[in-house]
Amino acid sequence: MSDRLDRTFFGRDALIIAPEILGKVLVRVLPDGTRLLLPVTEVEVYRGLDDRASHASRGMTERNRVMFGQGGIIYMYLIYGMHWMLNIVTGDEGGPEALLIRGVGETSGPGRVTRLLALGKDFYGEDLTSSTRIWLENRPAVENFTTGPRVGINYSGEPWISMPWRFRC
DNA sequence: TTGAAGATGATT
DNA sequence: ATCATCTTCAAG
Repeated sequence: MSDRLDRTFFGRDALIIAPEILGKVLVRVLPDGTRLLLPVTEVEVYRGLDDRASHASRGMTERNRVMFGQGGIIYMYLIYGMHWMLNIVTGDEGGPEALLIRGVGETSGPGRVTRLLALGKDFYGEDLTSSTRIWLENRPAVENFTTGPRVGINYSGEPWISMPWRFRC
């Protein structure tokens, strides 16, 4: 019995998954075999073609194509020329959604998360439901969490700028 | 082909 | 408040 989260978990709406994923344990097996186990503490939702803060709002491109696929796949991208962002695609085929992982364990900040976990370009498209080097393990849902507007998306305008799609515990 | 901007983080 | 650093994408 594995308690790895499966396609059923990731195949749902990002807004349903966001509060549930808090406290779930992200497992990363480093090249030398070391295992890092860290609970997810903060995520942001990027959801749908209309969401102007989402990369998917300008249609499918080479970069964002995995966002349009099935849930459970990793979407990595480089921002500001130096920080890799870890995203987990959610929902069904066709509906572009993803959760940006902004914090794990004591580490806060999406760029810090990927540096801590040694994640970069080669994790683009990785399947969390079958990978041997990264996955999520089930845990009870956390009791308390807060929500608020997303960070760094002031270009997106209303109502997207104000959507309370940031979740943390 | 080119240039402008960006789902950040560290430092002043 | 500023800057480091470079890929992506849309415009030309």
